[in-house]
Amino acid sequence: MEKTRAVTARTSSESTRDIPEATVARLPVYLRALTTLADQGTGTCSSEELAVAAGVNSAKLRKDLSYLGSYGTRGVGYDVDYLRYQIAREIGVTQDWPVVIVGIGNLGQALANYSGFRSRGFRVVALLDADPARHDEVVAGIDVRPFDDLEQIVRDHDVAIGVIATPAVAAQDVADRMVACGITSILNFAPSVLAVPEQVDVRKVDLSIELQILAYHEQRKTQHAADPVEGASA
Amino acid sequence: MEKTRAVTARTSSESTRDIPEATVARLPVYLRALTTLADQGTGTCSSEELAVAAGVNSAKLRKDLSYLGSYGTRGVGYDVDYLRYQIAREIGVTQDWPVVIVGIGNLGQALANYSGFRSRGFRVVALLDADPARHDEVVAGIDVRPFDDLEQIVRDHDVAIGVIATPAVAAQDVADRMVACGITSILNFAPSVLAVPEQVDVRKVDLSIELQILAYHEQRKTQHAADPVEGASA
DNA sequence: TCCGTTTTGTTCTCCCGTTCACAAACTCCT
DNA sequence: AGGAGTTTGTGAACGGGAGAACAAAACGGA
Ligand SMILES: NC(=O)c1ccc[n+]([C@@H]2O[C@H](COP(=O)([O-])OP(=O)(O)OC[C@H]3O[C@@H](n4cnc5c(N)ncnc54)[C@H](O)[C@@H]3O)[C@@H](O)[C@H]2O)c1
Ligand SMILES: NC(=O)c1ccc[n+]([C@@H]2O[C@H](COP(=O)([O-])OP(=O)(O)OC[C@H]3O[C@@H](n4cnc5c(N)ncnc54)[C@H](O)[C@@H]3O)[C@@H](O)[C@H]2O)c1
Repeated sequence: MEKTRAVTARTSSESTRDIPEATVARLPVYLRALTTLADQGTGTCSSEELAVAAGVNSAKLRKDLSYLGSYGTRGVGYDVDYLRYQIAREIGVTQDWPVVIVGIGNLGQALANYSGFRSRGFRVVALLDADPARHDEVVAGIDVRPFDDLEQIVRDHDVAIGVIATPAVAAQDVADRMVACGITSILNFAPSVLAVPEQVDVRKVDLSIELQILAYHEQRKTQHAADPVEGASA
Repeated sequence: MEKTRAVTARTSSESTRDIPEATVARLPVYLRALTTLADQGTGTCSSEELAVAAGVNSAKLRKDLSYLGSYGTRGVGYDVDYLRYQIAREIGVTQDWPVVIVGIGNLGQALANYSGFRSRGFRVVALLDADPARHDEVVAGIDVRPFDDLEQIVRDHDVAIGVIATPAVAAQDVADRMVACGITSILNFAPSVLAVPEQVDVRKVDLSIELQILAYHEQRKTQHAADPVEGASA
């Protein structure tokens, strides 16, 4: 039961692995859509249903899932719970990842209070801040500790993922310290370009950029509405 | 001074417009890098310097800028202030865009308190929440007002951009109301897929997804470290 | 004024991702 | 058991973006 796999013509050493980056970015979306379906009591769904729930094209969904393996049944669809588990396993969120948050200001506090992390495979094990005035505080039931405790905490909890929510000027320093402690994945909220070693992954979330992209399109909409022809003079 | 432009063979009606989406997403990054350079007193920079500051390939940078026009000088580079203005104009952030934030919980408050929006072309004109208990509060010097005031506020301030920071279950309702009021760009922080009319732009920021993408790569790193060969049996 | 140097703007090629379209595979009904 | 209907998994065509590489243009020095 699994057949010869009929690999097209890839390097052949790898079995099924090496999922395209674009697909990896969508797997969490599918996971969330499946969870919603499961909560609604849906036991089975077609690629079309799941695609609608995830907001993507069904052909793309099927191709994405095909990178994981053949978890559907032709003529029937996908078992919601089974597929959900397979995707969670592929992403690596079947058990919790310990995470540290550095910079417990406006944003850091919001992140610490966010319950969605825990339910999606992450556990905040420490909140760190360089400002001694913050070290008395307890946010979301967790003590805010000195930034210098980073190494100790990373070692104790085997932390691989760090979140940076400090001002931009401090971000590179924080990243350097994180890397030195052995953290290999960083989620950066500060609006700065981080320089890190090859093997360290950095993802950046920049709200101003998102708004500016919207502004660009917004401007074009109103321009189009105003300019009847465009490019008249000359 | 501008020459015949020598357009390759495009549709000819549009002058220089229609910037690729990937380029649009990078323009704000260049803008930020230029601002940093300007603050450091740099008057002129080469594509290589700017590319390093923005964290991209210099060929890509030059190609991106070429969509806007010829704002550089061969043999010299780009005038920082001039290029900065041109990009800001292209994005549409030479004057402020009014923005409303809906859902003033943990995240909404952090956003309201964030000073970076104002300095990058956006002005928060109202904070809205459905919970009457919040209506007494003042966050970042702005009154929290009932969600039903949305239409009035959008009309008064000519708001085109809305931010959703409510729980996921409320997000679609909020989006529908925003669209009904005439908002045509939405930044959504709730982990839900929004259905909106064609002409409305939606951008989604999902922190759990970002972490899950990091987790995927993290898992692969540790797997590779563990598996000496991979794919042994059979 | 002319030549070498620097750096831009652009062309060309390659690769990744999206989408179409269809054969294979499974279920259900007769 | 067999055929009709459904839905998956994937081959193939297509489009867009990334990067290398180079010609055109500007500057500076002699
Ligand atoms: N608040 C938002 O909604 C928002 C939105 C977009 C981007 N951001 C970005 O997120 C980051 C944080 O924003 P914020 O509003 O929470 O800022 P904030 O000033 O409220 O908080 C920053 C915190 O980082 C701490 N800090 C400073 N230097 C540090 C260091 N070297 N090590 C450890 N901690 C340090 C400070 O003590 C402070 O508590 C900023 O870079 C900001 O640009 C925030
Ligand atoms: N806090 C975070 O760091 C974080 C991180 C990732 C994602 N998110 C997402 O952002 C959203 C907000 O998160 P939060 O932590 O601020 O939640 P929260 O519960 O603290 O705040 C939500 C706010 O929305 C208001 N609200 C509810 N229904 C509304 C409606 N119909 N109209 C207007 N307002 C309404 C509530 O009164 C509340 O004030 C959630 O969808 C969450 O999943 C938050």
